[in-house]
Amino acid sequence: MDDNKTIEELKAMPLKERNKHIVPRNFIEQEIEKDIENKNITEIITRFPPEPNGFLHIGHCKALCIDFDTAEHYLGKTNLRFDDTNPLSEDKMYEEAIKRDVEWLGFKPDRICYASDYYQKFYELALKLIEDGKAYVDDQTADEIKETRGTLTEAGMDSPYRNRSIEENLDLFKRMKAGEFADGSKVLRAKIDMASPNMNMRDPVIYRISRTKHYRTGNEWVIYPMYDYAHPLEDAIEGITHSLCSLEFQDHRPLYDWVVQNCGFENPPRQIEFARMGIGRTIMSKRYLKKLVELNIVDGWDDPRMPTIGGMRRRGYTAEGIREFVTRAGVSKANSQAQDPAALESCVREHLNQISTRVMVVLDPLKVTLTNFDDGFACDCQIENNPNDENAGTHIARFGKTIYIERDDFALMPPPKYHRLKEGGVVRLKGAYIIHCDKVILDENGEVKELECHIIENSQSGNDTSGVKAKGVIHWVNADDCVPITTKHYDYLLKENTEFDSGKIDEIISQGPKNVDKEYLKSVYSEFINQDSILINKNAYAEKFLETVDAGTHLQFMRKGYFIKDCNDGSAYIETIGLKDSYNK
RNA sequence: UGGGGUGUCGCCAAGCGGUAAGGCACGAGACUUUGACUCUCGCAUUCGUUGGUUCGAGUCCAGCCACCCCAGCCA
Repeated sequence: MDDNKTIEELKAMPLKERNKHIVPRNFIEQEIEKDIENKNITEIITRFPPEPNGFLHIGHCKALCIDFDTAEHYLGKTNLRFDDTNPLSEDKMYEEAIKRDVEWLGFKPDRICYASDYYQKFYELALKLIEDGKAYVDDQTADEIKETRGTLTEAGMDSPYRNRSIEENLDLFKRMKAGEFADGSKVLRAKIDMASPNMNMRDPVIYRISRTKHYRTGNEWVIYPMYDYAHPLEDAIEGITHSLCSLEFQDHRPLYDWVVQNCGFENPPRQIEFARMGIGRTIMSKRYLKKLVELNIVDGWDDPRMPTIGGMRRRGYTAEGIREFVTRAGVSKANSQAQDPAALESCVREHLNQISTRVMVVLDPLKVTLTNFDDGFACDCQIENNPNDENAGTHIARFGKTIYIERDDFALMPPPKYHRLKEGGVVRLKGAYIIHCDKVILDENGEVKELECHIIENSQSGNDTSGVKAKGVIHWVNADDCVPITTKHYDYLLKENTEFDSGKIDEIISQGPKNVDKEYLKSVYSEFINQDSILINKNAYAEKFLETVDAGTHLQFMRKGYFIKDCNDGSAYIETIGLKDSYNK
């Protein structure tokens, strides 16, 4: 909004008036603004139209954000519509997963619709097209249709059935619906122009016969409408004003407009296309993501390395972080490269920093004995749950004689500017005392086995009168009451400097042995897949407080990273993303 | 050799004829009981390229180059 009008004041205005107070944020909204000026539109209505044949991933988020955020910007509405026009691959399971993901991301559809809601209407409209001489039944086989479609540079040839009488077409199409013909034996085609330079306009097939059980309509229908016919009608029926889709549908727009116009809709929806979003170091294609699952290269669709909404959710990414990323990425028509995953990570970190509960966890423990510990040093250390949230409170970490610190918070041969613990040096234990390292005990291999330190008198946190300055502050756990946990760390799915090349994969497989097994296929994928992308650590110790934290809580293991309890494995914590580290880099 | 699109910093992206926004990444510094966070500063004499129009061009015109999409009874 460009001024101080409240939402209520804006809502009370007619759209044209309201438009003057709304600032377009990208080229789509600029177009919408013009449409509001020049057309008879009373409310902006968009739709998000997934086919229920797979799981949503980060790429879909962009469409989701554009569809919902654009409508919201104009105080309009968005329908969630399942584009279920091809029963072959669609399933209720996917519909439910999509609904769950959309809801989790925080989008609120005005209506939930289905293309299959309109099957009867589509059929009647097809009859009308036939009556108007704008559609015909073609008896050619799929191969014949393909051969006569022409090429990119040569015009197609008219079907021998193109000029059947209206009566015959009507009769044939009704009999198609009645189930009198075999699957694939006939199709209904729009009669447009076989010589069009736009392949989509060369008499596109708009209905096919398929005796496949539809997950919603069962066996009620044996003819199913094609996307290019159904989609514009779905939009028009629902009163969608702006049908936003990705760039590859640009060539379909003339057909979209043809369908809407020839089916007699007065306020035609307008299709506007935007560039898809990709992200580096992962695979975006639904088809190949599926392969990873089938080949057990990943642990299901919600493997934390997957770019699916489910995967990101399980990994601990937040809906806010993901949406912020998409918003920052912007909207354009440029066929761009993949986004740097660092941009997504930055948004996720930013949100996690605001909400996560801090806890001390030592991932790689080094035992430290505090030789001068006595009851005078025993204390309950107050640890802030979240320094960014003053209402988050504190929790207690009990101090003790034997503690564990992070192995790399001690250095036998400290590099320059190292300000953690070294022999003869001091460091502050977060929330507790400053300690001085007196003795290093090595094992038979010369590795540091344990440390003996003493506590500096009067150096208690918040009450330090010791005068000793410790440059470093490190986290720790008390050996007496810490709890062992497992942590899981994930790297990117794809190797560094690798772009997933599905064409190459297909080529290798097509040239390889005839009867390939799973192991062979895995080896083909291994050219791109990061082999060591999962690291499980069973040596970590957490402060006791972690036991009291609710499942699903976003955590920050201080100085290490953001973690979340694995919803598929309650004993393990998944590292959502590490903290930035300007020292080690 | 057809049609539809796109080319602005390593990545994303503003820009709409008046002299290159912003974010991420990166670098330097300040602060810090998380080497996090936060803060400050730096980071395109140049907009795929070549010409043209103009007092003035990333923005207008022409040519060239590069890349993406289209020949499913998929969406």
